[in-house]
Amino acid sequence: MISSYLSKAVRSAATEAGYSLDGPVSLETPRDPAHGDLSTNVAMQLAKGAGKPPRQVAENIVAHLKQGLDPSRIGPPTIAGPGFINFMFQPALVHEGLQEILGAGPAFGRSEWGSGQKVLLEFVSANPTGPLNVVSARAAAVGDGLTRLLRACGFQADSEFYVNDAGNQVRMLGESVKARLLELDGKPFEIPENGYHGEDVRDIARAIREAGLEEKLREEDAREGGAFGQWAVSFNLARQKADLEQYGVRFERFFHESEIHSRGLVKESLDDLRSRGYIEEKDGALWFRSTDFGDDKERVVVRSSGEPTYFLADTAYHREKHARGYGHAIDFWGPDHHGAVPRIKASMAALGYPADWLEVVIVQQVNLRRGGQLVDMSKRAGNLVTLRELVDEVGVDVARFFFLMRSVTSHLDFDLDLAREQSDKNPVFYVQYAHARACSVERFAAENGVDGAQADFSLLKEPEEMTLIKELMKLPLAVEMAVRLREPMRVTNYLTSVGQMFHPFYHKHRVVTSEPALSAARLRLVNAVRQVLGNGLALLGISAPEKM
RNA sequence: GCGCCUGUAGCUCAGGUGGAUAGAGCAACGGAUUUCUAAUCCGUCGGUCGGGGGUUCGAGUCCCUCCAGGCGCGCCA
Repeated sequence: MISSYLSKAVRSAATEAGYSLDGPVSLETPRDPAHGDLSTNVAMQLAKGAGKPPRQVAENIVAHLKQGLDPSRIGPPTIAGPGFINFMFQPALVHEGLQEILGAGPAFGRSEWGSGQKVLLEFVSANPTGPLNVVSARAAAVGDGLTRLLRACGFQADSEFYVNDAGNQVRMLGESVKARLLELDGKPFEIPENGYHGEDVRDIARAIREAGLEEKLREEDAREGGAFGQWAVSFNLARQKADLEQYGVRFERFFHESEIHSRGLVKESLDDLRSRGYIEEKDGALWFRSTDFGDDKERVVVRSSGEPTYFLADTAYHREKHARGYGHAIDFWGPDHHGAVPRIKASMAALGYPADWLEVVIVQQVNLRRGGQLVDMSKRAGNLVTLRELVDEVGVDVARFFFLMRSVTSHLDFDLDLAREQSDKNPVFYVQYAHARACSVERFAAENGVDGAQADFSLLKEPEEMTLIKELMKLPLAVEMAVRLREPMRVTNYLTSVGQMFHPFYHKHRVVTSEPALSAARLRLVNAVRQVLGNGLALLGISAPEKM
């Protein structure tokens, strides 16, 4: 890697010049290409301690640096501005980069720095009481994207969906279904106060009726209760799975909350916390002393009725994750649950796990925009937009790309009119079109007998070719940054910038020309563009069409 | 009242660990195609980075404070 080579060279040059440099040598790509390909600010950092002007420090470092650099790869370092030392890549280095991309092929952008560490990602985890909404759609796109990216970086990443199939809500769903069954018969019916009023509950009632299951369920329900609720949960979950499948998101596991209870893990967790001294009784209930770990109030874990709370079950679930040997867990939660983060982190700390073992990423809300107006998605308004409706309207690629264009922590405005538009206004197609265009050039080259096998890269020296290759070389960095920051958006933005360099190159320079050698070299560059765009899109779960 | 997120061009948003003259898309306007995909390209217009303090060689970025919007503060899940 060129940056580690340079940082070593700078470090030893600084030492030889008599400066003591603690901390890493920062190398970054200057905003302005005229300032070189990589730049370091060490001279400014050292200036104060050395009691000399930054530019003079830079002079001293550069004087020693010249011996350590291979002039055929890195041009002579220059000093600029307040004391930056700038490095320019020589064509030979850039050509080596191109060779590296082509040699790695589908593996380009992948790395091993995760070294097989086990990570568990939990996302969506929507209640099985209805269809998936657009917030789930966003979480699914981000969570799945990050799972793919972690794997590309050598982590053993698994994805999981937690099914809240226990508790009060399932019973309320069952009661709501029963009410809708009465409605089907034209009888008087009443949906419970905390019940589910959505149209989808009518679907469930009709499905029971059509499958001829009503009698059977009534008997079971009379015997042990909850039959309608359980059936409805299965029905909803099957739909959610189908929607996610269509959306290109597949989970390693759907973990049912009921399993936490049936395996006795809730009691185990309670006992564990109690033996560690964090449980106390008050007002007939059991409380977890989460304030010991920075939460602002203590939390009930067992109600005075004897029933465990959702929080205790969730603690038990995360304890189970830890028991499965995951060295790190990442949860994606909706914005309405951010208040619960301190207590779950507190319970993890109480169980003795490292402070950063559980990481909770809050996926911010989604606003839909149609006709310039925000769509009211409140439940009362009744026009909840589902993941399925969204995908049916704009397609999988557009939906995923739009969710991955924005920072996870930002509220997102999803413009349905723009998303539905099959035109140049839609940013998704910009990247896909670049890929299709590259494929098209490859086809044309093949038809005209251009063969890149023996290409001489030294023929690539146009500015557009150089900047394009330099950008292509940055895919691994974009992937790494996306993983470090938990922001798949980094890759989306990167791919857009590749397009912004490939399209101008295409316009200015013909690939297939009357010069066979040049044609071969440029064809290999196009191969690399296609590879980088294809690899990047695959990491985001977005298709890379060969024709558009 | 407390906590979390957000505030950058008319709109939607980017801006690795603080770096050099703050960027992109859309919108508006003007151009480009006898040849590999015009879903493209080139150009123009557009900014008190919410306000005010502070930290330092340097702040959109860090700290404090105020303002505005969103969300959350249950023996619900």
